[in-house]
Amino acid sequence: MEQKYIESTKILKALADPKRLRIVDMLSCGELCACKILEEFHITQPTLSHDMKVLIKAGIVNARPEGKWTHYSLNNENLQAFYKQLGEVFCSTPDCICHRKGGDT
Amino acid sequence: MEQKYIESTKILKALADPKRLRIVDMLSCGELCACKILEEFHITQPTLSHDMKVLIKAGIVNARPEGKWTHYSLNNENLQAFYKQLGEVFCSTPDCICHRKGGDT
DNA sequence: CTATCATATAGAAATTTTTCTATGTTACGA
DNA sequence: TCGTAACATAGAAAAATTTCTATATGATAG
Repeated sequence: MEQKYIESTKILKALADPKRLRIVDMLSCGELCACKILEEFHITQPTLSHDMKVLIKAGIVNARPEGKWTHYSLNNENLQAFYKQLGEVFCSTPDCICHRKGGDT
Repeated sequence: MEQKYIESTKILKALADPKRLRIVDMLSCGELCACKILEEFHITQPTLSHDMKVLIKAGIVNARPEGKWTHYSLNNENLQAFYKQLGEVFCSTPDCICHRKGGDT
């Protein structure tokens, strides 16, 4: 399977959860600390901690520790690159898979 | 949780698999029958059948039966609506969640 | 009608994901 | 220093997903 699908899938998986998608929406307005995010959900703190880790591992969220707090923000560079690439999957492009031969896994 | 997150998540889940993302890429160039798609992967026919059902249920792929064959194509209307909505999640917008009060689940 | 081809469905095993409780770690204030 | 607040990690149970084998369905050719 092509690398570009693997990479995009990593981010898609991270976004494919209502909580996490909403967290990204919240962060689109600017940095927030974990406790502020937690207030908006009916989940436990370890659950949020896990979800944030998923977003960070996918490369679309940054963490900035400051004293006791951790401030989270979007990694807009990666997010925009992902968005652009996803758009290319949806449209027929010259280098689209269907224009060449040879499949793999 | 807000409906818009639930709806988007349904499509994100469907796309969050390298196979299915590649299938969408293949269909972006036009209609294909199941057997043509199957040739590109090392999976069994029932697995592909399941994956196509996931894409159809998410509303991003249409099936057109014709005799023995089933031709699949992208539902571009839904796909574009989803893409636009996802873009709005990534950007700060006036009706963004962070600009109002009251959270839910 | 019968065999075959294309696809769908059933059901099960393996894997992954979700989300909890319990606990650890680090920073700060009294 | 001691207690507490903010967050992370460990580990486990439940739920969802993946993908297989076996089988059903439905169309078509002979």
